[in-house]
Amino acid sequence: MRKAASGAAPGRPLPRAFYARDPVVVARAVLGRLLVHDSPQGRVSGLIVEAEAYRGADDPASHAYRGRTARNAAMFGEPGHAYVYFTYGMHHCLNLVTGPAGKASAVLVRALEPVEGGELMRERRGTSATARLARGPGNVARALGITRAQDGLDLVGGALWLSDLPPRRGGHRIARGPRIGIRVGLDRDWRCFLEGHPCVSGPAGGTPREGRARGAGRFPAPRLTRP
DNA sequence: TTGATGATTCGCT
DNA sequence: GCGAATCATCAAT
Repeated sequence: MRKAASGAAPGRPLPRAFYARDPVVVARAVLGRLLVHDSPQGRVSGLIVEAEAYRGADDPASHAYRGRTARNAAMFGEPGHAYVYFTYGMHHCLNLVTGPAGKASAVLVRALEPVEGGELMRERRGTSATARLARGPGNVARALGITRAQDGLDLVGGALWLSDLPPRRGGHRIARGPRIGIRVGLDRDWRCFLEGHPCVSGPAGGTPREGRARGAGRFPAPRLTRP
């Protein structure tokens, strides 16, 4: 009985200027914003509740740190485009290209609060727990139906876009912390999320844990033995 | 051409 | 809480 908002306009795409800023600024600015994907199967959308910034050449944790390649080419293009990559042999991750063209900075979308197309997301994810439909970057891509086919898509005027409606944060505060799943650059608090939000990934949901990043003690014998 | 790695997730104990 | 699964991409040879 959900009154699908086919008639109610979910806003318009944010202008390219929104993305043409520092990724840390953009990561914070997208929290509570509506991300929409008009997929062939129908529209799915959700509010971004967690995002991480990656700063290209200045950031050892970024795919772009070692320079431009075929895979990360989208990041070196104009801001306001999608960068989708495949990792761990099973997961796709969705990024928003930010900063000036050539800077290769991006914002990783880590978690969404489902808004529209919940049933379609459940179908794709194979779970009924709403809070987990789009929790974690791999799940975000799966719930939205994002694959490498969406790599390089224009977020301004395409099927995948971010709405200019005012952010809806549901009373949650914006918190910051170290990024997840990386071994370098942990000293930079470039992960932004809505504190206490049930859809946020991580140890205790959206609760910040001080002094200890996830995975900090998980590598007793570092395999990173490059000279 | 080959070997190694990874911005993860899930299931089992 | 911990370890396995799984494959595209990259760098070196």
